[in-house]
Amino acid sequence: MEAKQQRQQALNDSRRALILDAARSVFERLGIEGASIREIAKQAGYTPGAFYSYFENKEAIYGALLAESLERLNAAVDAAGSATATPADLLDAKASAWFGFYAANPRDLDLGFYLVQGMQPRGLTAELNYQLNDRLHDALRPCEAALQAMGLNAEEALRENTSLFAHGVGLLLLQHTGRIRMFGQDASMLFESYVIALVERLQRGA
Amino acid sequence: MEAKQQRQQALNDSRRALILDAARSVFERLGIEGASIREIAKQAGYTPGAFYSYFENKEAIYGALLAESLERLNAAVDAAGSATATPADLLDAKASAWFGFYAANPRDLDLGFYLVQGMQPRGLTAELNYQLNDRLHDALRPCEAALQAMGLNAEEALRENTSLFAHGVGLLLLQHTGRIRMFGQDASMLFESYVIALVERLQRGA
Amino acid sequence: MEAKQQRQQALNDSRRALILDAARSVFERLGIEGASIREIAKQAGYTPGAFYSYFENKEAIYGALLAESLERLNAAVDAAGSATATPADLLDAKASAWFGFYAANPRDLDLGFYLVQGMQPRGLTAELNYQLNDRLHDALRPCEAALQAMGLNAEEALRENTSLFAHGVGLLLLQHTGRIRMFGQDASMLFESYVIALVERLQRGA
Amino acid sequence: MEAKQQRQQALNDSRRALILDAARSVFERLGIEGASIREIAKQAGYTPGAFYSYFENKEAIYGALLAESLERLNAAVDAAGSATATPADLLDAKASAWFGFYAANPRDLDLGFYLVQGMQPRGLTAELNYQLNDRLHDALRPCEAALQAMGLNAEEALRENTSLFAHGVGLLLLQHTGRIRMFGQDASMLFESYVIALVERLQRGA
DNA sequence: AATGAATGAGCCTTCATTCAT
DNA sequence: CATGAATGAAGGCTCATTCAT
Repeated sequence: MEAKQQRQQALNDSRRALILDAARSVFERLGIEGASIREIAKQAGYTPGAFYSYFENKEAIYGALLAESLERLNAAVDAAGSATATPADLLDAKASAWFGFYAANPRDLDLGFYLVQGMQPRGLTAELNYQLNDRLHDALRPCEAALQAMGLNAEEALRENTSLFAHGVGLLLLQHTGRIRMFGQDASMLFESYVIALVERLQRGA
Repeated sequence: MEAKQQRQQALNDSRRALILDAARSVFERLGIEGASIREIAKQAGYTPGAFYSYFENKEAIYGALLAESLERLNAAVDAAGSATATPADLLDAKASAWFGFYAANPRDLDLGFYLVQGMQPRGLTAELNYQLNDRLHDALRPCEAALQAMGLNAEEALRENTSLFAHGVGLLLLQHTGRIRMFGQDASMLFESYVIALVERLQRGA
Repeated sequence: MEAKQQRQQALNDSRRALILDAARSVFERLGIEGASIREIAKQAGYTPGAFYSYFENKEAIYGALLAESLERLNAAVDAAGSATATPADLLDAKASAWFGFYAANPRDLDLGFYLVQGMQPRGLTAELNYQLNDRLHDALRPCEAALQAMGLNAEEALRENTSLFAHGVGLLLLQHTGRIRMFGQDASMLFESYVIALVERLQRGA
Repeated sequence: MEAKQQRQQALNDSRRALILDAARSVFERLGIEGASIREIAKQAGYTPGAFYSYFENKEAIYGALLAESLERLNAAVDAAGSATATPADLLDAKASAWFGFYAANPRDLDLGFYLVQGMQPRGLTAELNYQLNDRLHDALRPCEAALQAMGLNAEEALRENTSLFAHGVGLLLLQHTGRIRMFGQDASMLFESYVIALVERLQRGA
């Protein structure tokens, strides 16, 4: 009996994942506006009605999508850098990891901002919001740890990490919207410069 | 005769402005997705058809809204700083001006990024896009001039200015989406720190 | 007093003619579906409201347009052929006149059929319909007279004339809708053949 | 399984046919201009949205309607005449078949001409247009064959067939618009006369 | 007589969602 | 669990017509 229930649950989860995958694919192909439930269901090999067996409504899937996006982000950050590196190298590696992730997957960035801005009525409960925040913070924590290893105290490290994140996000947004071309600049290069200047400043300060 | 035409023109302009105001208000209240023409017209005290006497289509009003927003931005930047200030003070004053403008009017930031991303079919013609880009650039140019006055050559100034803009935009976005509270930080303070560090770095470099 | 009234009347008529001309021009340019009152008024140098000083509603102008079209048709037929021609030559000349008129002005053909088919509620009163019918008949009467001059009695002439008209109208319709290309044929040539065969038949019969 | 799919398909087809019928009925009642999707859907007992499960857009249903009309036309022509008849009798039978079909169903004639004139945006793709043209041609081909059997070569037969079609179409149009009453004539009788005269001419020529 | 702003009803179309099967 | 037909509300937009000026 229990075994059967477990099998059922596993099946259910995998089918839910199937739809989630389809949603990501559609979302990537057509953007957040073009992603209709019809299209998502079709991509998953289902009919529209089936969608509602796995997600309560359309907005719900964006929450799930963002959660999954944050897992991939964390995986990318975790994989970066090596244990034997200096704190400065580690900072660079970890920061480049999250920046590179969003540079390569701009839709994942959209997702995060869309959810907070465009979606309030349902879909993003306060609790889910907290969870998502925590996972984002997790992805940024390695940078914060490296900053502390470089001599900053907790408060300073948090502040620098926030600035670092904001800087990257700003560059990514300018890049994603094409505004950076207006300046004839390259987002990745500017980000790298920022990290280098930051390391220098800290080393001089230390 | 001429007086009558002028009166007519003035009336017409003021009604157009009325609708523009309504659009801004609806946009603020319901976001860019909820801002339908029906809703904008209703807010302005009109029926939907009347809208089209003043704007060619839906996208057109966002173009007008952004154009007007950029004028207000430029006005804010122009008003900031004094002629006798040092270049460093001027940089701070001008940067704080555009940052403060967007901090106080977050929807104006949305507008700029929406128009670049979500608007293609009509309304944002290539020419209009150039004009809008130019006006944004105008608002940022005083910072660039100050950077040059502090000893940077044209290329360096452009790069630093781009970084400065990206940093501000990133902070504004984090603030606008509430993410910055997650870090227990304040966007304005962090921006000010960035400017101070920048000035320091330049003065040491000079 | 009376003189003044006459002047007024003349003015009025000429302005009505102005709008009628504009309507014909718009109708020619944009077809019957694309001809809006806005467009007609604009073409005439008026604003939409002025239209209603001269025509009761949109459909009314089509009646007037058709009436005027039939006057031009009659003028074209009257101008054709010469007094000294044989009846056979006259038949050919008069028939070619009305056929040529519609071949050169296909919109005038549309008008006639649109008014009868698509327009009933208002605009085409029974009385107006009679008047228009009479004027069309006037344009075809010279052919009927020629047929009688060739020896047919009144009844026979009417029948042959009806057939002749139907034949021409059929060819014009096929030409106007492009269907005649499907047969690789030319409408004018086929019409001419019909007339020749008709003359031959009558002459043999006589 | 297969049986179920077949049943589904049959159901689907019958519902599509239901809407097609509704469209034909509305079209007959209100003309081509009054036939809105709202009205068609209502007549079929549906809400407007349902329409789009069966037809891609408004023009598509007219394409389908015409296609189906041409099938009925062909069926009528195919059923006419007998194998043992003389070529002249066959010509008469086949010509009377298509003429009779359109005399009994004048809206089918409208449809054919509307689709060629009023339908451009989508719906009448070049390919569909060819197919429809071919089916119309199919319906007229038996007459052409009979003309050849009576001694005409291919080119002559095509020309006579075109004239025959034009004559019939002209008469049908005059009848449909009531203009023929103006001449106190009957379309069917005049068509029959045309065919008889044609046969006579050919036999004398042979 | 003419203006032209405004209406109101209508158009085609899309889509999240429901529900009987 | 899945279907998929159907709904209903909304979207952007057009246009003949009215009416205060």
